[in-house]
Amino acid sequence: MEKDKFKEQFSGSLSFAFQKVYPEKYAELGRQQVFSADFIYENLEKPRDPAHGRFAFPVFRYGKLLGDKPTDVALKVAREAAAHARSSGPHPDVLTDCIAAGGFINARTNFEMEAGETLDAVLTGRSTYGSSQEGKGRTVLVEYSSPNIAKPFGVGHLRTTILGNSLRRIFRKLGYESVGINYLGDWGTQFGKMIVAWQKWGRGKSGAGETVSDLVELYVKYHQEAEEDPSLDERARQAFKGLEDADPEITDLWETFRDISLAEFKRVYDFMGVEFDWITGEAFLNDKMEAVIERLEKAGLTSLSEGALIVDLKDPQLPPCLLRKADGATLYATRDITGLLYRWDRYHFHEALYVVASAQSDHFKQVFKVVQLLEESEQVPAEERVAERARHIDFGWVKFGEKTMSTRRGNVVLLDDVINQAVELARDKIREKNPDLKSIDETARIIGVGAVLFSQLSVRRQKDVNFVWDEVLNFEGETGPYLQYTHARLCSLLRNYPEKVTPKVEVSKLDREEERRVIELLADFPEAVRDGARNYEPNHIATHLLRLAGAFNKVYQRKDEQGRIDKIISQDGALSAARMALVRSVQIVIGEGLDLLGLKAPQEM
RNA sequence: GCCCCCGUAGCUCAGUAGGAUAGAGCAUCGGUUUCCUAAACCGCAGGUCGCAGGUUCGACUCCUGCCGGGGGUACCA
Repeated sequence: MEKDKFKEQFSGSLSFAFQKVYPEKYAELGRQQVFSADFIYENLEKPRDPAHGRFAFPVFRYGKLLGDKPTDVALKVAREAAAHARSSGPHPDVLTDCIAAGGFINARTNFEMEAGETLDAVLTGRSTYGSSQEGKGRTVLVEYSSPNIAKPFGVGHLRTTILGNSLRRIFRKLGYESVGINYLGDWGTQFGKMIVAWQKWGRGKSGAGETVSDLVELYVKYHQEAEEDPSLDERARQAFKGLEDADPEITDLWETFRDISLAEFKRVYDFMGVEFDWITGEAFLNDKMEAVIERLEKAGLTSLSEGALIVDLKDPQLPPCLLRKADGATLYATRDITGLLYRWDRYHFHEALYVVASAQSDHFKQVFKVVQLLEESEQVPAEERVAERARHIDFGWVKFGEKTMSTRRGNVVLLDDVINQAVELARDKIREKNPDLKSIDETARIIGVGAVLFSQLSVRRQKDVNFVWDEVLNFEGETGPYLQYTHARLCSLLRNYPEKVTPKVEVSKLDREEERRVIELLADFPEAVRDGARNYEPNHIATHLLRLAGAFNKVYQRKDEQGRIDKIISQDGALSAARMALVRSVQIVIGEGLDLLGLKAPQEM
């Protein structure tokens, strides 16, 4: 990572000042690097309140060390640092201020320089602004969505789908090879039930024209009937056995279910703009588990308990991990262990992320622990260990009023319905606000989907969210459509501006509170992207975009003393050029940011 | 019982590798359109950051205990 020249200069000057003001202490502590430029660089902060400047270095903790009151340390050091910053260091012209404020030393950057460089970086970088090379040569796997075959795609799947889709994009932006994996729930005893239901009440054997809702209907009917007639469950067990034994007729049915579901999932993903690099499923691992079980046995990790094959995790917090039920059938942990090892062989990934609800956190702890024990036992070299590269990216529930959603009872909120409603509402709004818009259908889709996606991204992963129609369908305030609207308005300005936008503008024209704030937020965008990746939390980017959009809208609607709008495009050519460089930059960053979240940015709406 | 997550304004949430007077949106009330898209902007109001201790120069943030909500706790996924 290239050093920020403003921070570099500030930390260099501070280091120099500490040495000058406290020569003995500096010499004494120098060995521990406490006041080295590098140390200070790493410990600089950004004041939350922009009025305090761009960077800050708190000195409280050094008062005791230096035998001086923190406020005095700040005063003395700031004075020397200011003098040094003006005349020496690698970039003697980048700081304008170096002031003590209580126990902080605050630095203000040379605005014109920072503004000029930021605009230049955005305008020349465009879609690459905020990207980096940190992930070069590394692969990150992101497993997300992972719906169950033959079940409806409900809002319960919203978060994993949207979070994972965004994380895949964020890692890609940072130079990683990122592989989106859709690990379908295409195996398990519920297929026995489906098969029985299909054979008993299904319409035809071809599957032509059948939809997922037909399958769900059968599934619901099965559960109703099974209450009366317990023998159905036995037949279902038999049917699943047939599937496991690769009975051709039953396998054929299973493939039919899979095809029906996949076609429908694909339609939803395409509509939402969700992408995958590898669509796989549990069944894919069927023939791979045996070897893994043998490997675990060979490593001496397995034992029999109550007829089941288990791995004792030697951890009082975790129950043993079941590999095989007493009847010999494998379990999902077996499949996940196998899948993780398989993915390592195939990708040699830097990290493997599992975007799965927090209810499964014990499950992933178990899976990762088994792999860790295996690797320890086999003395796998540290750089080839998989366990520590695997991460469960957990998230809270999507709750729906008082009701818990249950496929069996058939009461789920379908993602389809949510999106359709959102798109319809968007269409109504367009007709009301911009009836002349040419691409109403496409724009309504972008906005409706945007509202739904953003509703999941504007909240921290781990919090439970309530699914409230009014909130998901809200297009005002901190929402996706708000960002999209701001983007559209920026595009409108660009259309209305006859000149070419270039970074070579008089940045001093942007030296007002509101513009400065916009520029700082533009400059901080790359950091927001990195934060998002580091915490596996797209929400950081969403929040940053809301701030940026808000800051820009303030500029856009600012009024002068007479109450007249201070227009972006005016008679003053130089001023307009400078403002339009800002406009174009904000448009690029909001557009890029929305792309990282998986939202489209409309030109008009 | 044990383990994990959450608890911030009336509501929904930011702020979490400790840092300066705790920020938004929604809702309420008031204002802004002869002016680049009012899906916007401005203003008023709204707080014992669940409670109690502890660590620290400094705690919404870290530690401990408690309260409240959610989840998990071997043959479902």
